[in-house]
Parts: sequence; C-alpha cells; structure tokens
Amino acid sequence: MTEEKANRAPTIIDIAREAGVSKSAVSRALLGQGRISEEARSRILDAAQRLGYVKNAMAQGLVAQRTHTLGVLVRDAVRPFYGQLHAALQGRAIEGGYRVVTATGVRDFALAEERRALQTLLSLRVEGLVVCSGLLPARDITPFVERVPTVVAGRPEPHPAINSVYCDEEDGAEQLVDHLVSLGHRRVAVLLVPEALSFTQYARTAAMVNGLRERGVDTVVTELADGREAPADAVPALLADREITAIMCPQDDAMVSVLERLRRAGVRVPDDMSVTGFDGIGPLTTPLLGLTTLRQPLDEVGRRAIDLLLELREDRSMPTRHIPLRGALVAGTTTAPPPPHPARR
Amino acid sequence: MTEEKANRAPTIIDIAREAGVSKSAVSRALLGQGRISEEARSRILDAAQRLGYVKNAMAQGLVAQRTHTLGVLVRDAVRPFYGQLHAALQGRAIEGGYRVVTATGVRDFALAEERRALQTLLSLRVEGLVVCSGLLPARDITPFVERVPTVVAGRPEPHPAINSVYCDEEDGAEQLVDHLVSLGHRRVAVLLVPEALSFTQYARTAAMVNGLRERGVDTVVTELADGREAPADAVPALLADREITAIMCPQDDAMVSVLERLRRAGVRVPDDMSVTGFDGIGPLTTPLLGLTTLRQPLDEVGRRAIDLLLELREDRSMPTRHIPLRGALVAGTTTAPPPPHPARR
DNA sequence: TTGCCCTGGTGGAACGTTCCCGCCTGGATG
DNA sequence: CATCCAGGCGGGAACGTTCCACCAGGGCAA
Repeated sequence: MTEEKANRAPTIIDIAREAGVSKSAVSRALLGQGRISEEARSRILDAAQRLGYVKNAMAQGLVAQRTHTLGVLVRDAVRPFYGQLHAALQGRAIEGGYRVVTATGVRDFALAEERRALQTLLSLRVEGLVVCSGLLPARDITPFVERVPTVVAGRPEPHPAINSVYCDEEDGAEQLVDHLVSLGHRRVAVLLVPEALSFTQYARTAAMVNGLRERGVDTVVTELADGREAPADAVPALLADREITAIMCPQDDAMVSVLERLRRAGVRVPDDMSVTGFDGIGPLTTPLLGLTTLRQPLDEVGRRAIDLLLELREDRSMPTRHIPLRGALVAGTTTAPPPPHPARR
Repeated sequence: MTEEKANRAPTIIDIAREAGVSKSAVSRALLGQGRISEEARSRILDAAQRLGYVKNAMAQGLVAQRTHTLGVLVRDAVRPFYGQLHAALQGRAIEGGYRVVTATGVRDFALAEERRALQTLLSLRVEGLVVCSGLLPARDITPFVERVPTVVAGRPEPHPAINSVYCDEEDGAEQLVDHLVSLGHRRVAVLLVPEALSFTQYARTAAMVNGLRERGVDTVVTELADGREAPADAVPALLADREITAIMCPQDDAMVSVLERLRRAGVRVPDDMSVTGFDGIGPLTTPLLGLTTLRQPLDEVGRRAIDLLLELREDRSMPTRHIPLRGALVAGTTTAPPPPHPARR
C-alpha cells in the first residue's frame, strides 16, 4: 500500500507499466468504456488504487475539448446574499454533473478585478458563465456572451443580449408598499443609497417610489450625499419631517443601520415609526430582529440560472430570456399602523 | 474589430498565421520574455487582440507543470464565517500571484461530498490546499498532505502532520470568562451544541468550562439532546435554575436563538440575564443587537494560512506548524453585572 | 578574411489524456 | 482448410502551450 514518495503525480503510463498493459487499455478501464477484459480491468483499477492515481483534469480537458466546468463570478463572498446565491448555483451545477470554479471578490472588489476574473474564468475554458455582481455593467459582460453561454443571476439585467434570472424588484417593492398602505401610512420616506452603480438598488427604490405615488401616498425620497455617508445619516432629516410615519430601505443592512439610529434617537419601532427592508437573507432574518422585509427567492434564482445556462449550452441560438422570480413579503415587528398623532412625536 | 463567429477559440497558431511568424515567437511575445523584436512583438499583440485571443490555462498548466492555482474547500458558503474566511484567503492568494479554485458546500454539505471535492481539486493539480471545514476529520485530510501543501484554516487541528491557522479558542474563551467574572457572575451556564463532530465548538466550550471552574465559578453545562434541537430549547431548563445569571453560547447564531427565547420568556437581557456568544462576524455584529462576543481574527487567519501555504511550497520538509491567533473581546449590551437578587426573577 | 558572438527567429519535443485505427488471436462458418 | 469476424489490445495523432536546440545573418575583433 505504501509507495515511495513520488515527486511527480502518477500518470496512466505509470499505471500501464505497473499493470503490464498499454496506456490505451488504462484509459479504457478508467473511463469504463470501450472494450476491455474483466481481468485486465480489475488489474488496472488495482494498480491505479495502489499508485494513488488522480486523473489530470487539464490533460483530459485539453484533448476532450470539454471541461465540465462552469464559472461563477461572485462580487463579495462576505455578504450572505452572494453566499446564498453561490451555494444554490453550486448545488444545482453539481446535480447537473458540472464542477464550479468561482472567482470571488475581495471586499470592495474593484471593477478592474472583476474584468480580470472573467478573463481568468475564460482561460480555464469554462462551459458556462454565471455573473453575480450588482456592479458590473452590461458592456463588460456582452463580449463574453458570444464566447460562452452566460447568465446574469441575482440582478435584473434588461440588456437584450444578456440572459438573466433575478428577483422581481417591481413586484417586491409593490408588496412592501401595499403592506404599508394597508397599515394606513400616508406619508413615507424612501431611502436611496447611491452605492455607486448598483442597478438592483436603483430599480427597487424607483419601484417603491412609483408604487407609493400610484397609491396616492406622500413620498419623500432621501438620497445620501455620497458613498461615504452611512444609511443612518439620513435619519435626522427624516425625523425633522414629523408627518413621515414609515421609512423604506433598499437593503436589510441599511435598514439595520437606520433602526439603530432610530433607537438612539429615542424613536420607538414600530410604534412611532415603521421601517421596511429588502433581501430577507442570512443571519439578519432572526426573529429577534423581526425585520419586515421582502425575501428574495435566491435558492430558486440559483437553480433557474444553472438550468438556463445548461439549456443555453444545448442551443446557442436560443432567444435571450429574462426571468423574474417572485419574492415573499415577511411581515415582521418593524411595521405597524401609524401612530394616531404622528406630529406629537 | 468584428470577426466572424469562430466555433473554436483562437490559438497561438492562429495568431502566428495572422502575424506571419512562428508559434514560438507568439509564445514569447505573449509571455513577454525571451528575445523578440519590438516590431514583431507589436504585430503579434495586435493580431492577438484582433482575434480575441484568450490563453488556454489547461495547455499552459499541462506543459509548464504549474497551475498557479490554490484550492480551497469551504464547508458552507452561506455562513458569513466561511464567506469572510474565503474572501481573506482569496485576497491574499491573488496578492501572491495565485488564482483560487473553490469547492463550496451546499448547505449541510455531506462528508462524502467534501471528500469528492478534495479529489476534484487535486485533479485540477492545485499547488496548495486550504481546508475550511469544521467537520472534516484529520484522517480525511492526511492523505492529501503528502501530495500537496495543505493548511487547515479556521479551526484548531492538532494533528502532528497537518498545518493549521485558527483563532485561539482557549484564549478567547478565557477572555469571555474573565469578562463575566469581572462583572460579578457566580453561577454560569455553558451551552453545548453537539453539532455533530464540530471540533471548534467542542474546544471552545471545554475551554469556557475549564476557565469558569478555575476561577471558582459554579458552572452548569447544558448539552442539547441531539442535532435536531434548537439551541434555544435549552433555555427553559436554564431558567429553572434561578441562581444562573449568565449563559455562554458557543456561537453567535446560537446566542441569537437563545436571546430570542429569553425575550419571549420575558427575561430582560442584560438586566436579568447576561449572554455571551462567539465569532463576531457578519451582519450580526450590528450595534442594534449589541452582542457581547469574541471576534475571531478571520482576515488574519486567511492571510496567515496563505502565507504558510506558500512557505510550505518552498520547503516541503518544513516542520508542521500550528498557528493560533488571538481574538478580541467585544463588550456589547448583552452582558452586565448580575441582578442583586437573581432568585427573585 | 575568418572566427565568433549576438540578435531574432524557426522547428520540434514534451506535458497527460482520449480516441481512432490497425494488429493479433482464436473460434465459428463456408 | 480458407475465410471471416469479433474481442482485446497497442500505437500514435491530437489538444495548445512552453521551452530547448538550432540556424541565418550581421557586426566586430583578430
């Protein structure tokens, strides 16, 4: 069983020598296809076991022109949003017989790094590409579309040449709006966090504003000055407007930051002020916080993205598809009917 | 600029033909090493650009016997703990000129899958392996140690043949214990969550118990019946013991679950009961929750793990190293001096 | 002039696989 | 007895790259 330490990994030729056959025979035995006698077969498998053979995926991929690998670009592994999406993608890919190579972002992954990462994935000859980045603009993605089946997951991407699977932001925003309206809120603030170029957040914020206005609700849009400012920094200005009884945040993280500031200001949630978020993912979903938010169907997004990718592999000339998936309202303890006399706050 | 759609990716031979040189010249121009005239060089680079050439990492790796790739096994991408660790690893690896291939777990990654994933990484001929899994036992790791430099990150792994970088659990547990003792707690419960085989949790729980006993504190160890039970299910029994004024949890997630149950039971934290956690990672670190916990130095763990790996690559005969790193106590609002008459609760 | 080196360049082997093709053997068939 | 066929196996090309050995030609010193 114990072999002298080989400084080179054993190859099928080593196995061939060990088993007294040709490398062709070894290949056939290892792949389990082609004509090979039962006797030689077991002798070869035995030798492979003894030498601790591990196939060389590079050589295999090179000659077979197939890698059985899908590439995933993930913006920021630290955030549970991407973690969850990544796990869903990985799970479905494995079910489909593919391996996944991930290029994951360092926190604050620069755009240049994301582009470089895509090149790397391409150089590994992945058979499909899933882009999970709220930041990377379409013009950086289109060049890859014609080289390898590509799907953008987790954000709406209306570009006519790019397939995408994502949470339906408009519908989600409307669910939240309806929730607030049915509670009786008449003047609502929408927080706009200009996290540079993040399409998703922009889309959902816009949908919130539209939804509110359509329902005849007074709507105050508060945009933070620049990326340096914390979401919570908008709170004092909002409190100055004494008619506001609810704040809609574009993400749960921002929401938590707002809640903290409200607490420090002595404002009770939900008695004095209702607050909503968006995402419903990860540790923040604990009932301890009881966030009212919209849960994105990330598991389904991941599954559908892989399915779409594999379909695309079959038929490269398939028309582009954009697949919105419905999120679910999570009614927590951060929303309630507005106080009878908000101005007395 | 626009090329007719090539069904095969262009190779250096295509470039050579296009630029009217040999493939050797192309290789030298692309690598930027070896002797080549400025004129031919720019002609080649131009042709490469025009054809949209992307190098084939497999062919490169095959002939060069180097992949510039490190493999990372991550147990569960969904949990911020692994996400953070993963990001730190990736960042340092890129700095060192390596690419990272990740095998990430589906939630509740089965052990068998983790083993298979290690095989996959090996088949890609990674030049180093980082194992981030609290679950995978040493005997599954040792076979790989002699094939490729391997480091276990994020959990203590005392095996004499396995290098590891991790948060010093004993020290961390003692910091938390000292915190509680200095607040005046005299009877403390330690929650033991038997998440099958998780070494880390066992080590830190044991250290908490030892630390408490050494300081003469009454210590109640509460072990959950099996994996099916939620951490919070231990709460009623703990409340029955009216002398207990503090609960130590093995992880922040468990802590949050406990806090929620305590609130439902009408127990005020920290007035009636102090609670501590462990990890201090991710969204749960929000001041809104104010968890008293021990923050693991995951960024440093990741960095040191990669550094150790690269060192190991240089010198395969290096003696095994175990590198504990010190965590930091985060004093939040879930701990306070015990109530004067706890029994009156 | 001759010998030598330097520059810029070519051809071909090698990496570890898969797979096509062809060879051998032996038993069945005409 | 000659022929055929099928099973079992080996040889070698190919995949795309790197790198080594080699070569042509020009400049320069002896």
